[in-house]
Amino acid sequence: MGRSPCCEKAHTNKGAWTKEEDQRLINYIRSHGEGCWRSLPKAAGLLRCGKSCRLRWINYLRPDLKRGNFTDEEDDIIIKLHSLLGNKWSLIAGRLPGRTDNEIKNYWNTHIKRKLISRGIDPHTHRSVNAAATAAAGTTNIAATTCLDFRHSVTPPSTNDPDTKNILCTPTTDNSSSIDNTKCSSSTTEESQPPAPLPPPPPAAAAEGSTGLALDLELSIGLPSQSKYTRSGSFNFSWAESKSFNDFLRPAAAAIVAEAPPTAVKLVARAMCLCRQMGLQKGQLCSNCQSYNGVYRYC
DNA sequence: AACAGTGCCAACCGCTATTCC
DNA sequence: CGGAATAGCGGTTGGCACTGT
Repeated sequence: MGRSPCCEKAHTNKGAWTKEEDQRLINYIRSHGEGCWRSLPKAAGLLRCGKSCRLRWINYLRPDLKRGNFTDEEDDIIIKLHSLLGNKWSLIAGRLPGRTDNEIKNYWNTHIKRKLISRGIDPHTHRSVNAAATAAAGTTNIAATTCLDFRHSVTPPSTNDPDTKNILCTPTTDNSSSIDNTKCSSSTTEESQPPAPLPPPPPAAAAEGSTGLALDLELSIGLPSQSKYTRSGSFNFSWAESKSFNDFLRPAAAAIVAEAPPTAVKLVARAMCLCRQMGLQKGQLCSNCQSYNGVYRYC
């Protein structure tokens, strides 16, 4: 026998939300904040499952949602992040303020997939269809695909996950922040070019039990404005404001994101939140520390 | 005008992860 | 420490809107 249902299904509405239901939910959350979703429907006078309320709020009613069409820049960000993270929609959403994971997932499935296919790129592997065919034939393959600008890519991920196989760039000699597509190519772990030497592992990475893989997660995309809302709350740091994070923690986080199972990503994101230790003030806290309704807490 | 086909997206479902007791 | 409760995630689906015939 499975788990009991999250709510009394016989007495809950399903399907599209009415304006009245929306208003009730908004009013309740405005005055009480997001709390226990299970008890919220009853407290708010809604005949809905708590889960349904949560989804409605997060995906539709939240005041900071952007709505409207995705920009080309957002498209690029999604493609780049998807090539790195795969279908981790909540992580991708964390880098796109005002967008929800559900929205991005839908957009991916309805627009971007098609866009990539039309360009001859496999949306799953982010490798050109031709290159994939070549790889299947057992030859070296370097697909022309989105450059992720991994300036310090060093050790090829040992995973078999296809999503991690295309993230290497030829290491460049400088640390300029500009993207140089001529120096970048996607490749598989079978790529014959040897990786650059490993830099010393950052102390934080060592402290966190990292494998020592030092992968610089420089996506060369705009830094996110700090969104106070994320569905996951994970991996949505105020990157630009944290020198320590940029210097030490981000490479480690990137390495683990690239290699570890999804659970580990969450754990690392949580473990690496050093807002409190760094003495950051209210405006500088990451989303793990700051709740949307104005109540600040340290994670 | 009527119908069929297609695209889009909000919402649901089932599962896993995390927290609580 | 273990089980129950809750939260969160990603895949899937239902239904509406739009377009073509």
